[in-house]
Amino acid sequence: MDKIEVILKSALKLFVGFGFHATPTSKIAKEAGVANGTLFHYYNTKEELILALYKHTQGQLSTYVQPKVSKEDSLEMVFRSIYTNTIEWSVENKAESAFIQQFSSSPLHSLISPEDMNSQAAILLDFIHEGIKTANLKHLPADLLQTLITSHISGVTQYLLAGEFSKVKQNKIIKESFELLWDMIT
Amino acid sequence: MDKIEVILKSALKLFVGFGFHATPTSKIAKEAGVANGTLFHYYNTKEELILALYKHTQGQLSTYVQPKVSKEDSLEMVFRSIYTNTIEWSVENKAESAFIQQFSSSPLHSLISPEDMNSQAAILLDFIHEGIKTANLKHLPADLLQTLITSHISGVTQYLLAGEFSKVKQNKIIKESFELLWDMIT
DNA sequence: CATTTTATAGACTGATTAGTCAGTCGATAA
DNA sequence: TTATCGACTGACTAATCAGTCTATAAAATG
Repeated sequence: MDKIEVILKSALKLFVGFGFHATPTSKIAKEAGVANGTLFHYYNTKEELILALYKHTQGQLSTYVQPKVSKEDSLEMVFRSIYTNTIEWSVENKAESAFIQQFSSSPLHSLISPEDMNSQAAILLDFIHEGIKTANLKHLPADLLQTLITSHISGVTQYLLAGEFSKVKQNKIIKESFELLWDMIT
Repeated sequence: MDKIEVILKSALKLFVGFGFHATPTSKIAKEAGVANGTLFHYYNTKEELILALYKHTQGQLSTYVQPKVSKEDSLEMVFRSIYTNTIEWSVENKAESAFIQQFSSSPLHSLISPEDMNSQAAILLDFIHEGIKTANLKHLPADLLQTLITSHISGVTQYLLAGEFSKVKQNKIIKESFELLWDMIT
């Protein structure tokens, strides 16, 4: 396994458990089974490591979701696909989604440049614009719709993570909650 | 002004700006204009201070919202009132709501005892149960509804905080977004 | 094969941190 | 006048931290 992978994985685990700043780089190195200095060979500062981890994790989500979204489908299917797959990934990757959440509401979030900002969000926004233009969606500010959708997704994710649900039950909740959302925005 | 008040206020400001762990107690003391030791006269550890600040801030929100909710009103009015006032407080108290958000998605959140947990949430959950029983609300798991409502609120709050809206525009958004939510859950 | 570049190690350092402690100060009361 | 109290102080310390440095080993290059 690639050392960078191990380092990021260890950092993720510790960050989620204790928070960025309460996690010393020395502990990350130990957890990863590498020397202290190796960390700083790949990342010049701890902050750089944190930002890299965020981008990396965001990237994993995108890589999971985006191939599953087909431009050919109806707008509803596109939304449904983004919705379902985002939630599924988040539930299956608990630590990763917890980290994204934690990072997003931390002051560090302001440090990531707009172009690095969440390709996920950009795609969603595109579809929203299209949906408004074609009058599939309610005529509301696009970024309000985006925020509502994103919040809805993170709400359902939290709900699914809090309880222990069978795969079947989980899919049912995802499906039903999507109908709620879809009815709300169309 | 009470020293404790000044300390909490300073801590809040710095925590929101830099994060809990990236904020040294010495800076909090300096910002508050008190001696280093004074902090530890009131709170035995830094963690104790952070937890106290969370409870204090949560309390402020409750104190703002709860008196405005009248048991006499219809269920819709109760929800509307909780919804509207929570968002209004959050927008007017940007730092405070940012802190609640930040704390809630941090590992420290697991340290607060269930009884200290958000009297706000408990009240909302009561009304949800009532709403389900009287069939005003859709027949869905109560805590799913709660999560959806809470997420919706924090979404709209984020939206309002991101842009600069006039009081009139803001109220319009709150009103319209409530109708969306209400239609969704009834 | 020789040489240069990259990867890894871990001991080390200077700065910073949470928390301590011995004592000051003003108020209240004996 | 003296004693007692407790809020408050700030210099201090032991521990910890991010990041550096030197040394080696492993790859890559030519």
